[in-house]
Amino acid sequence: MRTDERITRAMGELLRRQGYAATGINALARAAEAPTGSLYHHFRGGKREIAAVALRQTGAVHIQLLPLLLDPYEDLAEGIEAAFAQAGDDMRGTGWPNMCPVGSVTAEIADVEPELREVSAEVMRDWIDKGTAYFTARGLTPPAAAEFTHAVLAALEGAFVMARGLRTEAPFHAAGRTLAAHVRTLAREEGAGVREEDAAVRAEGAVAGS
Amino acid sequence: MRTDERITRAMGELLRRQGYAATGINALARAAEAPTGSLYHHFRGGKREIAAVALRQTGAVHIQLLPLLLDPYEDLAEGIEAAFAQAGDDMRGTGWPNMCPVGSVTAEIADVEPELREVSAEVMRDWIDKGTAYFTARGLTPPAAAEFTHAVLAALEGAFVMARGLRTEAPFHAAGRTLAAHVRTLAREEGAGVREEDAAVRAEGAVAGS
DNA sequence: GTCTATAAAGGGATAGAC
DNA sequence: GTCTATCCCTTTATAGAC
Repeated sequence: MRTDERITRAMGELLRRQGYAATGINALARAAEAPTGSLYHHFRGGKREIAAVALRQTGAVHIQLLPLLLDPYEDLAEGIEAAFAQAGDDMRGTGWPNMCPVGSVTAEIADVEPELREVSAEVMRDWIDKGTAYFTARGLTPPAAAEFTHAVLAALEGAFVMARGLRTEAPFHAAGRTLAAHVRTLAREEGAGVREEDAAVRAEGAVAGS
Repeated sequence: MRTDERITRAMGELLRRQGYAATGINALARAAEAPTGSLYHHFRGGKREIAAVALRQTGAVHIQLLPLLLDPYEDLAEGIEAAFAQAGDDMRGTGWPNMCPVGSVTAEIADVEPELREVSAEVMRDWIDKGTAYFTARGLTPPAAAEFTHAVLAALEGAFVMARGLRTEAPFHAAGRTLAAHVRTLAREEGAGVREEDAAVRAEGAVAGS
């Protein structure tokens, strides 16, 4: 693996476990098996620039899970519930780390590191765009899809935090079931967010290509 | 105000803006207008103990908002939607700080500070107990109330994070509307979480006393 | 490009005068 | 109980040999 890849990957891993402030350049160099000077050779912006790249990387990786997890389910509500359940299982199985550092790092640095906050905002806007496109392709009207995407992302980030503290999957199950119920409501109420003609149409690859 | 109160309050404020690792003892002493030695006189456990007390304090304060915000609404779904909307307005009005440090600090230190993680877990369990009691008093069956409480807390914590990054109230509105829709679903489906006999009964002071 | 050594600053914590 | 001075360690970042 290239040196700069090792560095940004190690940063991503440390960010999700310790956050930004607690992750020192020396610890990062050790984790990436690269000397201190090498970090500044590849990233002249130092710690902040490395964190920015790591956030963009992990953000892009994690949004890909959306179609991967939901495509197999013909019933969107069922898929949502299953996806949240699996996220909870994954956390328990890996010892309750955070699954994606974007949320926790954003909470930590939003008021103190304006450049990194803007990076987080870009990543989140990308999530929202891709999510809205996906749920629109799954039959929701664009406004309903946008709102649902916001709700899914908020519930997911919050479930990470709650589960990380409580060490229970309960937040994931509760969030998944609530969101699934909402999707079923949308499907039942005509004109309340579902386009009749393609409500049952699968959205194979709707987001994968973007 | 007593010195130890000034210290824990200042810690709470710094925690929600910068997180745990970035909050230094010296900065804390400055913010609390107390000399360094005074901190260790009142809290022999140092930074960690001060943070623990601050987390418990802010956690206890914030759960009191639940009945305060929801009691005025006879329709629970309407109340949920309004409460989330107000949380979003508050964040915008105050410049997008975190409203409660428990979530963000938990995300930051869960893997690194076991004692503080346990404190966060205690605070969160207290939230869940009080929330379950409240929503039960508002007409949900105990299991539905527990699940709904988990979903509300996860959505709230996640909305904080998303709004902090995006600087938009959209996550609050989306989360509030989704949860409100779910409550309405529960109210419509007989036996699906609402006890018929007291579904409309107000829960004045159900949590206030505990 | 890789790596070492070090500078300059700040961290948490403590001892002890007052 | 209040406050100061200081210890020791780690931090980010750089300079310069290889």
